[in-house]
Amino acid sequence: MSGEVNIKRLAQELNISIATVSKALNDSYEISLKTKNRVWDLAKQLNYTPNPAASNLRSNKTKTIAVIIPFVANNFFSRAIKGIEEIARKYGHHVLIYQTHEDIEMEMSFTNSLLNGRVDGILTSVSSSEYNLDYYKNLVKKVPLVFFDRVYKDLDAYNVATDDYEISYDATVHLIECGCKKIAYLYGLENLPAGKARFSGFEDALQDNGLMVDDQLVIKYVEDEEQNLKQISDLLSQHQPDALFSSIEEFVIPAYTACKALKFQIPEDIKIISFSNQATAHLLNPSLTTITQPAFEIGREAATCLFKILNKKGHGDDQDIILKSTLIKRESTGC
Amino acid sequence: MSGEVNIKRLAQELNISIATVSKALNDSYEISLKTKNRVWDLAKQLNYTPNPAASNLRSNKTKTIAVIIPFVANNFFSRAIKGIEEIARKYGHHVLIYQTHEDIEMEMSFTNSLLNGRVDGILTSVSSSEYNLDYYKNLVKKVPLVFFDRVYKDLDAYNVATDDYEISYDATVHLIECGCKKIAYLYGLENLPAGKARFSGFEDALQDNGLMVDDQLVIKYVEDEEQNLKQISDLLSQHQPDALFSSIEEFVIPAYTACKALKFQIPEDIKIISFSNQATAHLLNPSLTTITQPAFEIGREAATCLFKILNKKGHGDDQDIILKSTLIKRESTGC
DNA sequence: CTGTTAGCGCATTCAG
DNA sequence: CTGAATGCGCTAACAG
Repeated sequence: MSGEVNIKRLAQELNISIATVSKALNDSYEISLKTKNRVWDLAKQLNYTPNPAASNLRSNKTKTIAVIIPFVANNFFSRAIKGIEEIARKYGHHVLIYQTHEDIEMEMSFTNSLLNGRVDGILTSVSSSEYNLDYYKNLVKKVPLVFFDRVYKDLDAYNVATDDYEISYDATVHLIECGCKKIAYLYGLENLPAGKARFSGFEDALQDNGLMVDDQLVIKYVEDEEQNLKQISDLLSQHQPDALFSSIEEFVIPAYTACKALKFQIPEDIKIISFSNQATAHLLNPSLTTITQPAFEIGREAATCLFKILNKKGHGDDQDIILKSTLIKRESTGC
Repeated sequence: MSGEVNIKRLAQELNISIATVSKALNDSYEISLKTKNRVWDLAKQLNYTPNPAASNLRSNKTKTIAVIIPFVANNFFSRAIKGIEEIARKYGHHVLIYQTHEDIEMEMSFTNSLLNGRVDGILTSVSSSEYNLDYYKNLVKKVPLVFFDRVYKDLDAYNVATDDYEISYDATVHLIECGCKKIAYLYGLENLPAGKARFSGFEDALQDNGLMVDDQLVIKYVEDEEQNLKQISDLLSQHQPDALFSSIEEFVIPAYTACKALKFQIPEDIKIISFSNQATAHLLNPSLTTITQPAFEIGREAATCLFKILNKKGHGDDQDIILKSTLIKRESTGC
């Protein structure tokens, strides 16, 4: 059976010791080039690949990292994964992906299942930053961990996130400059720093411009699609806002649908601005001003950060990395 | 350090042998309940979890499966992943995910990196069923493998797919029954059985109803967003079809955009039907008749099939599993 | 019922 | 420069 080609087999065929083969394969300085070449050639010829389990056991490294996220079917996360994969491949690592579906129990369950050395490190984007602070406080001591996007503030850990507050502030100012005075806010991620920061940015921008948040104009995201649609429809018909600030992409379609159903012309009657990582968002409606997060880059940064930790490069500098989002205005539509 | 809690440590603390601990942990019939309880209690107390690398090395099993797909950011695949994860968790397995981005080289590279026992089995959805038949013909002998959705016909392997031909036929008949006579076809996945089957179903349905495929009304998907939009726009303005049959979800937004730009009323001037796994597709436009694949179920089936193989349950019956898609008509809009 | 032993494949001492 | 020996943590014969 040629199926069982291991270091021992190579040693036998070449009439040298196992140790020599091992060293040769790892390009050790102790081995002559001639021997190395013999080993490398045969290895290639026999299609040798090291047994990962054995390496893992010996080295206590798995060449695998885990990514824990709420969903994969999400423009932000899927792009982030792409960035993570790119870096992981660069470092020769494999990527385990776990979807929590925003279920905190599952999040902990997955995480716990990784603590026995199945992975070298974890990239996580949590479902809530409130309910299990203690858990994570403890966890960061046990395993190399980087939070990305959905992070824990005030935790002694590495965070990679975006400038939610600033971009939200800017976006709001933009709406105000477009003449909007009655801006409704579609609130998402309310128990996460990102969600709170987005709202704060909105709030502060209003205040700094002599406006105020009207609670009646704030809607909170719920799981039920129809329910979200209804909430927005009711808001529109009862309060006639002149703009919608959507803090998460999930609100875009119901917002459009509601506007269309109620004959609100976009952007003439109502402006819409949304956090959105969908490249085709503007195709859907050219008047949609979007806040686009650097999802791919966040993935790359987070992974890079993790590998710095793994390689003991200390990472010296600050533990928080903040990347800038982009406000993509649609000038042609007057907003 | 309590970090190093292994079977040896348990044995020492309890003054019994390592073997006994191992058997107790695995609930062997050879061990007395009393001893088992002592072991289990201490294990829980010390938070013992077995070292996966050691188990892997010994048992030649990794409790890990790999999923190789073109993209994760795709409604079909992300749902399929959910199904796969569900089954994997049921069997206590972890899931490695690889995105090929339709790059065949990368597809092979990832696959090759898994052949050294890093995973127990592979679920794959290939990027092409033409260019590397030999590769896969060889591969299926080396590793437990299940193809799903994007499969290789005529290969001695397990396939899990959908009824592309039939549903495409039915959908076309539906359009014809709605009075459409000049149906344009937006062709995707052309080098995959699924894509070909969809087109054949369309073709045959036309023929069986006294119509014919007009090559001028067939557009093929390209990577470039703008290009797709242009293709459709040109088609619409030059040939004025009365329906669009979109064989992949990626065509939906450009199709809508083009129609809107050219003032084609949907569904009055032109009907649109599309393969689409987006739950919110009808929100986007209530007149969109969709062909929905059972993505989640495909994931479940494919994974179940793989575990049957892994558990040597032979799986006896046929190697091809075909699940039915659903044609969701929008009666309210007259089509 | 429990313990002794051997070995999975590899990497790393330490001798030569 | 090369090789013999050891052990990572766990499981599985085989003995007792």
